[in-house]
Amino acid sequence: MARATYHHGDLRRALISATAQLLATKGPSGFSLREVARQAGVSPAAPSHHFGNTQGLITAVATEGFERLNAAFDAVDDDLSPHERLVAHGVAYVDLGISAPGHMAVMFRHDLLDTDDEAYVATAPGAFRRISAVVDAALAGSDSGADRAVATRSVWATCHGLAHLYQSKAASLADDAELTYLVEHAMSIAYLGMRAVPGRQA
Amino acid sequence: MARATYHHGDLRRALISATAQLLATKGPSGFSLREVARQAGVSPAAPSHHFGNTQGLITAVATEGFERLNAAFDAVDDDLSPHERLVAHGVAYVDLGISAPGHMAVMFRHDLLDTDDEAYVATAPGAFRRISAVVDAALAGSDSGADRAVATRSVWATCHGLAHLYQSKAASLADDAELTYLVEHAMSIAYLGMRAVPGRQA
DNA sequence: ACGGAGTCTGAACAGTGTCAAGATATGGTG
DNA sequence: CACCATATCTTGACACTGTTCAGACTCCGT
Repeated sequence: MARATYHHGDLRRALISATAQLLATKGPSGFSLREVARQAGVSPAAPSHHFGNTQGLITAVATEGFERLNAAFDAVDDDLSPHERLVAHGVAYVDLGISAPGHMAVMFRHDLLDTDDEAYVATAPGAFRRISAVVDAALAGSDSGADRAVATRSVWATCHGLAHLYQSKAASLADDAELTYLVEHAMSIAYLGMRAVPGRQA
Repeated sequence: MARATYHHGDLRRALISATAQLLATKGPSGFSLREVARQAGVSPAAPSHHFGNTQGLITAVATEGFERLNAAFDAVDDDLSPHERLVAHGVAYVDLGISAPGHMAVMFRHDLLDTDDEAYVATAPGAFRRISAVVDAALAGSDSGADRAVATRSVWATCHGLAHLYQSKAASLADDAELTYLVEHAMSIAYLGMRAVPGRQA
């Protein structure tokens, strides 16, 4: 990837892409700032100018991941039933782990991120809010005694756990389709379960 | 931690403890083999003799974590109801994340582990089998149409996700008691949900 | 008492992240 | 169009990392 001009053109984007790709193949432990610079055909010190340090670069990747996740959530059809919407959000979540494994690998690695980063703070919490809204809708109209905050975190944890287990090869899933099948049923279990919690008047 | 004798005595254990402590405070990214050696008062090359390399040391910590997890699972009262047993296992899982955060931080980081390690292979799968048995018991006697493998992985993912989110400070929980409260209800939701899945004859 | 086996050290090597200072190109202003 | 401030990238250096290998040290069984 040698370049003709002294200036790269869009180094920032090239570095983020290279980082995501490297994270997807080698994992966060195998990541190296110098290797990323090498793949972008640029000197080892160049990335620091755009992102400050490694943490900044990783944070940029994570932020891009949250942008995609939010977009995938927003693309879910509004006309679906609350049950279907919950399932669709779960599928969107783990699908991101399939289509953007490099991003997913660092989105919740707070030890690698700068959680005070402006762009990150502006993007990341939105994903949780979207899940929360879907759970609220799923509980609406039922006499369930489930704590909404608890139900939301439970759903979130289930999605997150599935994506994480899949990514770490710990779940020994045959293929991507099996993961989709798995998350669909897991979200149904969550939906049925949260609505079956005995109500306060019970 | 300077020592008088040339031989340390129980360096293997000291290194594992120091690693777990360092992982708990700095996280896997802040971990350094040389720092561990320093804390044990030993030369930088000493750990390699016992564990081969960093991967071996991390794997030993993860294996110890699985041993504790299995022990915690086995300590759950046999006389409890299937529902209560499921909740107790969930609590045991996240409790490990509280009491042994350093171990938990690497137990599922397959990019850091040597998954072919003998001791690891002999220990890690047992935890999944125990969860699987509890889920089987929870489904027994019901006409639920839930796929047992799916239900097991769903429960596992929920526990794992909760522990992970808690550990990464992403869940913004007030304290450990809130996490326990959370996992108890999450397991109840899972229990109720998996039994509420429409049966095959429905 | 002695020799082998197990433990640990010391030095070295390649590779890493980060920083300051300098080289190079770009775009706006006269 | 000429020019210079500014953004962009390079170079060289530093401290630190994991790993290897030869060697020094100490324990244990004979």
